[in-house]
Amino acid sequence: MLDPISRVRRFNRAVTSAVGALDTSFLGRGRPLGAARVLNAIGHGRSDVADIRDYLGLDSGLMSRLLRSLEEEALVETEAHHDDARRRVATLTRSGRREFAAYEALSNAQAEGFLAQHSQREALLAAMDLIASTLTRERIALDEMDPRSAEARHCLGEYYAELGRRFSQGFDVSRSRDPDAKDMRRPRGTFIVAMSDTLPIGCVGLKGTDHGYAEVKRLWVAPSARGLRLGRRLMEAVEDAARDLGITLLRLDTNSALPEAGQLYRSTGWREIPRFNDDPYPDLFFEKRL
Amino acid sequence: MLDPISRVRRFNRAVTSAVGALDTSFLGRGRPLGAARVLNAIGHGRSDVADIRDYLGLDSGLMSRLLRSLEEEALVETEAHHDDARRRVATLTRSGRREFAAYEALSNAQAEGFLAQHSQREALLAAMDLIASTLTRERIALDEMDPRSAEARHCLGEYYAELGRRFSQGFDVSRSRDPDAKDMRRPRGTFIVAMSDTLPIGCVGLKGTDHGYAEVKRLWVAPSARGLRLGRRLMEAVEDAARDLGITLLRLDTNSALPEAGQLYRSTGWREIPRFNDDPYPDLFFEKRL
DNA sequence: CAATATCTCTGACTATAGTCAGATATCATG
DNA sequence: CATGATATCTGACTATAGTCAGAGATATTG
Repeated sequence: MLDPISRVRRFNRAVTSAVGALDTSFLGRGRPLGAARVLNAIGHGRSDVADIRDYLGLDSGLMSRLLRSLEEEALVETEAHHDDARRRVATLTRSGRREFAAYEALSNAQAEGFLAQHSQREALLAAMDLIASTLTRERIALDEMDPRSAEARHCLGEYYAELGRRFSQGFDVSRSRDPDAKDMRRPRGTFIVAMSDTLPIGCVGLKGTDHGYAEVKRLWVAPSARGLRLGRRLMEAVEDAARDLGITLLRLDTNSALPEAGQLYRSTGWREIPRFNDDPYPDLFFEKRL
Repeated sequence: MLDPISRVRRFNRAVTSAVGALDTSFLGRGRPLGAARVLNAIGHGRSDVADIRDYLGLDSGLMSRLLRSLEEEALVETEAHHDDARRRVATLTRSGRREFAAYEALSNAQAEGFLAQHSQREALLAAMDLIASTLTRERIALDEMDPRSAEARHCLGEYYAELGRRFSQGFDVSRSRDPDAKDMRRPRGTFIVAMSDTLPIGCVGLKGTDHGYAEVKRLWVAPSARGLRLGRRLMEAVEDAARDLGITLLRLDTNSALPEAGQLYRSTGWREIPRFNDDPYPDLFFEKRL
């Protein structure tokens, strides 16, 4: 009754029936689920027909018919792709947007209803994040992004906040050697964000210097994504990027208040070296030759 | 991207596709999902046809046909109910049990595969428990049970373990006035267990005494079920049971190291009174007139 | 014991999802 | 510009799930 497998299966049962309830509420709008799914995919910004088909895993014949039924309802319009007339592009009409908004309202109401069940909202959300990250683990994409992008800035903000909580003396970015964004852009360096669906859940930066090495900076993994070995994946990705940029020597600094980081570096071929900068926060320094 | 609603919806998407994957693996056994569900319901001990139909929400015509198809496969046998020949009772044949075991193996493998994604198994399981309890909140049943039943003993074990963690001096049941099980059975008292599906997730005892009052004892809610206001529901149930037994005065003791308990009592009509026993653990005493 | 209720079953039907083989239009390439 | 590749569409088909009206057997009740 309490073994791990039973607990997972209890979770499966609970969640299956909740998912079914949402489908039922969608059916309440008088449209088969297939058509509703296509409408929602378009509403969420997918316009290329092949893309929608791929996303929803539909056969091209079925997809075509679903689109036709949405067109008959005057919810969707299709036109040829502007530079490949074989492809079709779907957009919502005015009433299509209204109908999409109604589905969104149903989804949002269901989500709110769920949150309202619990008096400790944040704990519930953290549990959901943890499970969502675990389930989508194999679909987490590591994308190179501009360090000034919204996704990167989100990660950096969380990273600084966490340092502030974990360092006994707090953390003030301005006292640290804030890496200039341009040093973390190709060709000097790069910045990699781990994306789970549209949610940034981790990052790492590679900062070019003029001293014969590049620095790995800002390695961070969202609390909900810890335990998924994402730190390791990010480090592998940043090392690959460095190799790609022709960099042969990497350095990084960290703090012994972050033991899981030191642990990771030591177990992946990094060698501890003496202090190589005068940043006030780090007390541990590593180097790796590629 | 990070507002609560989006987080819930990200969770929904992740979980929907995981559920779909399990369905697909079930289809791999060459049988439609409807038939597989009936087979599994029987395998899990549901034998009464009406009960299965009700559990799976099936129309009687559809149910009948699904049973027929399982009979044709020689996986299921049906016979008349022994004291109502209108009802039918389904049982698995030898090969039905084999096939059921194969489905169980698929479910278990999926559950194990999920757990294997994460290096902090217990955190993942705790998150799943929390969500499963929240989703099934409205189906949590409060059942009167024997305090010696497996369910009750499970709850009590967890309760004592938690007291041990929360009291600075630890907790040793034998030093406390261990309430005799017979005082927590009708007609002297009762014992109520909160069941989520087959999982006990909370309890409370009503212990009859010969001093003109009854005591509320052993109020416990599983960590995964906290925040669902289950403590409140258990207290209401135990007060109802006391009224039902003609009891007019209730007392209880607790400890200030359990602030959420004291909070609950104060907000539900309990009045603090002076110490009324010599148990070494409690330091707060309450009374409520029904 | 007749009337009524309950349980299961059968036949006839619909809706949805999905498959598959071409047909058609367009694009890319030598 | 012929050829093959690609994207979409149509028609014809199947499987599954589900609905509904009644039939037949059995149980319950006044």
